[in-house]
Amino acid sequence: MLEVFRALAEPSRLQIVDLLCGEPLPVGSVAERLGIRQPQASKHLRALTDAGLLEVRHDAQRRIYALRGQPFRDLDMWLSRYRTLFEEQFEKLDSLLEELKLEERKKSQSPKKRLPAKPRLRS
Amino acid sequence: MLEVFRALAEPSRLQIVDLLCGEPLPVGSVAERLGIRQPQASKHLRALTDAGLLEVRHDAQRRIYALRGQPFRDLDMWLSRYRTLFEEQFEKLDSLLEELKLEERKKSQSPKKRLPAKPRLRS
DNA sequence: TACGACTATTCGTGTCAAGGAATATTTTGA
DNA sequence: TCAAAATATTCCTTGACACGAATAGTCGTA
Repeated sequence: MLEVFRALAEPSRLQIVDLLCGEPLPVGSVAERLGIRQPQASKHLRALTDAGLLEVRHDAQRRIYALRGQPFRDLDMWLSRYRTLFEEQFEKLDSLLEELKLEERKKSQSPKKRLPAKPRLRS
Repeated sequence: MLEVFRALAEPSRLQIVDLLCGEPLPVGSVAERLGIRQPQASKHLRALTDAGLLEVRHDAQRRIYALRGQPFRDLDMWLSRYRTLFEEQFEKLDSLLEELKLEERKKSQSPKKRLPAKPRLRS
């Protein structure tokens, strides 16, 4: 997962992934469409392949790169851990924060009272 | 999107996100649970905030960091572009890989001979 | 076999960012 | 206002990596 993020954390490589989403392409086409030189294209394709994002097919002298499904499924699964979060996050957060405040007040024996919550979550 | 990937492409920061998925936390707790020093925690939290992944709440001297939903929704949308891809690719992929295997075996047995069939991914 | 087309790798260089240590800043309470 | 707690920032060094240029490897064909 870290490897996937690392691989995608580069402009050219992100572009390549977007590009290969449409169709598999040989190195030369990738280089041409991105406006980069062939060696750089090869390097980035290599990095993406090492990260498990691409697979290669040999066609004569050509190497045709295509997206692999697995890492995207992995990413989807990773995301799903947060998917539920955005829906009920707000109430949970608020109640938690209030609990924290209450505890501190108790601990410090403070006479100050600020019970009403300030849900300043998204600006 | 690039910024999000860049922010997540670092072990500590990925851990922080995983950590804050459970509950919002102040800097000190983050540092402690990750086994890193406070300045580093502050820096990483700053990076994540700059990337739009976190939001801060002030509680006395404490800064309590919490996940924001938006970037994850963005990521989900970005992923959706590929979602259709890895559903129909299965059969194609399997047949392609088998064909490749056959080809290689043939090559190692009787070199200089090509299979007439060229597997195309998306024609 | 030699050549041309296509791709991969190596090497040197410069840039950016992470870690560590020290210090500045903010906020609360006495 | 001063001290302490919590956090942020700065400076420095170092390692990772992206780029360019040159070179090496691979494959089909004449």
